[in-house]
Amino acid sequence: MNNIHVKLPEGKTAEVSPGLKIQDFMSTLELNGTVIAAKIDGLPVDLDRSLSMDCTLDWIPLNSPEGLSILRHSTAHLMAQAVQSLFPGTQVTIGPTIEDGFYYDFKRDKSFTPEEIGKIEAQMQKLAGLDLKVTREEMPKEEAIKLFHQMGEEYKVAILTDISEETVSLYRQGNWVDLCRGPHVPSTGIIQAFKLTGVAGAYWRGDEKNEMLQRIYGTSFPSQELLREHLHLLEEAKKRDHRRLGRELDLFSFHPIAPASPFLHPKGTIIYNELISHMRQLYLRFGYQEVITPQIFDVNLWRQSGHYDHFKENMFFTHIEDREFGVKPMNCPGHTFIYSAKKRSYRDLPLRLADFGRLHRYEKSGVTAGLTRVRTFSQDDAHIFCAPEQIEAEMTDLLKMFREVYETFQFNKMQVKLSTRPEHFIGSPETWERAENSLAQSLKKSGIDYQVNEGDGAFYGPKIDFVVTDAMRRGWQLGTIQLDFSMPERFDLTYVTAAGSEARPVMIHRAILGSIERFMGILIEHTAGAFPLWLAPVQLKIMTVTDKQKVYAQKVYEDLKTAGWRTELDDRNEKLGYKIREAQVAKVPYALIIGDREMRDQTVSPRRRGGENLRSMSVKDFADILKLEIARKSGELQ
RNA sequence: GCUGGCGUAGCUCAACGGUAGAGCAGCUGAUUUGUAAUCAGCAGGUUGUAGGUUCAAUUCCUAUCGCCAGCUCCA
Repeated sequence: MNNIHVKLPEGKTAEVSPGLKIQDFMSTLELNGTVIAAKIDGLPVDLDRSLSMDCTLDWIPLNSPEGLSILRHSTAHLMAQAVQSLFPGTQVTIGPTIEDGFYYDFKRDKSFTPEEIGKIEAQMQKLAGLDLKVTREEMPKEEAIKLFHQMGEEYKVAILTDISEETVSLYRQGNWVDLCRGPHVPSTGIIQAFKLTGVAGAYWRGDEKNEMLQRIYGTSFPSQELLREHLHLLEEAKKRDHRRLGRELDLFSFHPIAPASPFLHPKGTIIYNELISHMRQLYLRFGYQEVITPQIFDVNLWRQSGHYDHFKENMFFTHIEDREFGVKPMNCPGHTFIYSAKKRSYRDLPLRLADFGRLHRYEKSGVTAGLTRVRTFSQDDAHIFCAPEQIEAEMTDLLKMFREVYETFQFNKMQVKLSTRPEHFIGSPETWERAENSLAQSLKKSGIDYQVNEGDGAFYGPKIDFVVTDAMRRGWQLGTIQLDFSMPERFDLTYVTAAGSEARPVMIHRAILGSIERFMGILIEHTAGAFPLWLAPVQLKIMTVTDKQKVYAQKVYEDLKTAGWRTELDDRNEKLGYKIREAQVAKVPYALIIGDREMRDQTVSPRRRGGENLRSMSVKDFADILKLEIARKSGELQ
C-alpha cells in the first residue's frame, strides 16, 4: 500500500504508512507541550485515530482554548464515571463544557450532599490516578439504543432517538461508557487539577415542565497552579460583589420586611441621584422632556396595553372602592395619555418623553439578587413618539447617545444585538421588515458592528440590545431600543400630517442605563466601589495631623462644603495613618491632609485614593483641579 | 416557582444536647501623633420566626420567612 502524505503545521509534510495512529506518529516527532487531541482537515479527533488518507494535521495542545475545553469535557466524563461507580442506579444525561468549567446532569432521586461531593472528588482522583485509557468506538445508532436501554440509561436512549446520524460514537474508560461525540483526552491521567464547584437542580432539557435532574458543576485546568489562579480570581470577584461593597460602603441594605426591595442609604442615594442628574443633562441636549406619571392605574389600562394578558402574574394589584388597580410595571401606557392629552400634529413630532418613575414588578422568589434583580426600581426610561419616516434619524441620535453614556462609565467594549420578528408578532410583515431595515440601516450608518438575533424581538416590534463588558470581563445587558407599532394602535394615537390627514405614530421605547438600581450594582462591581469623583458619595475627606490644626481644618471644611463638595472632616484625635487608612478603605477619592505646615502656609496636601500625593496647594487651586476632573467625568478603574 | 445550601453581636466567624465566645466596628479614657490599623477599659445576643421532641434545644425534628448557588422566567 502506498504511503500517505500528511501536512503538518508550519508547512512541513510527512510521509507515513496508512493506518498509523496519530499518537504513534506523534512519538516520532518532537512536540513542545502536551498535545491532547488533533485536527484532521480541521475536524477535532482523538489521538488514537488512525491516519487513512492524505490530510492536513493540526495539534490541539492542552493549554489552548480548544484543548482546555476538551480537558473539561473529559473531566465531566471522569466525574460521571465516579458518580456512577459510587452511586449505582444514577443515570447520566448530558455533560457539556461551559465557560470556566463544565457540568453534568444526573437523574437520581436524592440530590448530592456536600459530603457526597467530597467523595466524588476523591473517587475522581482515584480514577485519574489509574490513568485509564480513553477509547472511542463507533456503532450503528440502533445498536447504541439497545445498549443504553440494557444499561438502564433511558435519557441516553432519548438523546439517541433525536440524533439524525445513523452511526454514533461511544467513549470508554475502564468499564465505563458514555455516548459522546468527542474528542477526549487519551487517558484519564491527564486530568490533574479539578474541583467540583457546586450542585443545583436543573430541568431535563431546560424545560420547567420536565423532571428535575441533579447538576454538579466543576472546573478543570491543565495544572494545579492554573486552578489555584482561577479560584483566586473567583475570590477577588467575591470581594467586588456589589452586595458586599454596598454594605461595607454603607450604600444600601435589604430587609426581609420588603424582600428584593433595596433601601438606599444616604450614600447610595447620592449615586442614584447623580446618575439621574447625569441623564437629565443629556436629555436637555438631546431634546427630551421629563414627565411624572401616576403609580397606580385602573386594571383596564393594563388590559388595553396588553400587559395584563402577558404579565399579570408579575404585577402588584390593589383593590379599593370596588375598583381594581395595578401598580405600574412600566411607564409606556401612562405616556400615551400625555401624548393624547391634546390633538397632535406632525409639528409635535418627534415627542420625546422621559420618566424616572418608580416601577414595581413581582419577580418570583428565587430569581431576585442584590440590586441586579429587584421588585422595585426606576429606569432612565423614555418613549419617543415619531412619524415612521423619522425612525432612522431618531435611531442615529439614540446610538450616539448610548455610546456617549457607556463611554462615560468606561464600559469601553460594547456589543450590539438586533433582534428580529419572533414567531408570534402583531402588525404586518411589511411594517416589520421596514422597521428591521431602518434599525439595521442606522446601525450601519453609525458604524456599529452588530449581530442579528433572529426571532428574538418583542411581540410588538424589533429591538436593539446593548451588552457592555465590565472590568471583570463579564457581559451585562444594559440598554435597549424597541420599536413599537402595537401601543399606538391599542391606544389609538394619531397625529395630523402636513397633508392634513390622520396618521399613526410609532413609539420607540428606550433605556440606556436600564434599571438605575441594577446599573448601580453593575457600576459598583465595575469600579470596585472606587467611584469617579462626580459619583463618589464622599468626595473629600479632610484630616488633621493633631488637634492643633482643628480650627483651620474646620474652616477648610466649611469652605469646601459651601462650594458644593461632598466633604467629611476627620479631626479626631487619631494618628494620621489611621485616618488615611479609613479614607482609603472607604474609597474616598481625595484625602486632604492638614498639619502645621499647611496651617502655616494656608494650604492643604491632597492625597489621591490609591496613594499618589499632590503638592501642597491653596484650597482654591485644589478646587480648580477638582472642577476639571468633574468636567471630564472620568476616573481610573481599579 | 423548582432543586440544594445557609441563617449565632452592626460585620467576619467560633461553640453544638447542659440557656453563648473572639476579632473588627461602636462607646469611654489615655496618648497629640505627617501618608493604609496606638494602648486600655466598657458595652453589645429571646442564637431569623413559630411549633415539636427532651429533665434540658443555639444544637435534634417540622413548618415558615429571608439570603445564597443554580434551573425556569425577565414586558
